[in-house]
Amino acid sequence: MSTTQPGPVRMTRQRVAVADALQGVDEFRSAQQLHEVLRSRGDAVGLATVYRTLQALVDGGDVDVLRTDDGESLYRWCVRREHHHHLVCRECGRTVEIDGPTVEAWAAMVGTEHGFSEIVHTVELWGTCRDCRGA
Amino acid sequence: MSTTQPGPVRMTRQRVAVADALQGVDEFRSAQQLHEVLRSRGDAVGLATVYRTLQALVDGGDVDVLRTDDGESLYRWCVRREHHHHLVCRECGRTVEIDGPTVEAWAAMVGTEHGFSEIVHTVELWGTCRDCRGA
DNA sequence: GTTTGTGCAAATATTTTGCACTTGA
DNA sequence: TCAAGTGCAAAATATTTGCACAAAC
Repeated sequence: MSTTQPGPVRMTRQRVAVADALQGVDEFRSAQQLHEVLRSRGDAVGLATVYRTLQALVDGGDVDVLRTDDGESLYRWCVRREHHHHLVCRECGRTVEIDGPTVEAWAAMVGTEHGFSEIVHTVELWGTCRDCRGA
Repeated sequence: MSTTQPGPVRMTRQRVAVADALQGVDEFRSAQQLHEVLRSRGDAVGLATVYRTLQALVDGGDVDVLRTDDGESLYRWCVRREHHHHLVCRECGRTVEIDGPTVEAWAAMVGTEHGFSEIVHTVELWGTCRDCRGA
């Protein structure tokens, strides 16, 4: 059996552009939004490349993903790489990174209590932020 | 302003079939799976109708939905109609209904603490159940 | 007999992939 | 150089919708 060799990762204009569009923004953004932002910024990147780059960033642990109720994936370059959750504004995507020590323990306990192994939990909080409330 | 009148709900063979395929099963099932089950059971129902019926059941509060990591919706006729969460087997869909009183309070608190309103939280636990572990 | 419901096919929407062409190292 | 990356268009997925026909009540 042979494992696929990692292979060097090239620093391309597109990858820099996508990473740059995510960094410094504290909102979750969809691939389509990022694609549009880059286009209007005059630094166009193919949509497929945006998706491919985002996936790589997620795999590398630099970016977090979550899915909206209607199945769209949203991406965000989170400050902390450790496990955490999000409080996301349903209007603008603004996000606050949070952690819930109690929740972690509870999830693990409930899981094993029922004979389940390899427990993974998804905890996301959605709300309307102060700024969007007025709108 | 006029609200759309509810209109009577007709009890059709299809609706009975879909409801029946979900009741008595303690697993989350996809629309496609249900469609197939009904077909092989000799009680075929159009896929579009399966989707429409499931949506109606969800709206009526009889059925719970959740989305897998790869964006597929899973449906389950839950025992309790009140708010609760799920511990789902990622292999077979078997589910245990759970509640986390602590989580509820925590979610609400964290939300308002950051100035967000209309907080909604999604908490789902995924694991591998005892029976699927052997496989 | 109406009006609601169904089936099918076509339309949506998001994301993925094949392939010829570019480009970074 | 030349493997890795990109763009575009086509494919794949899951779900929704328009419309003619069927069937509850």
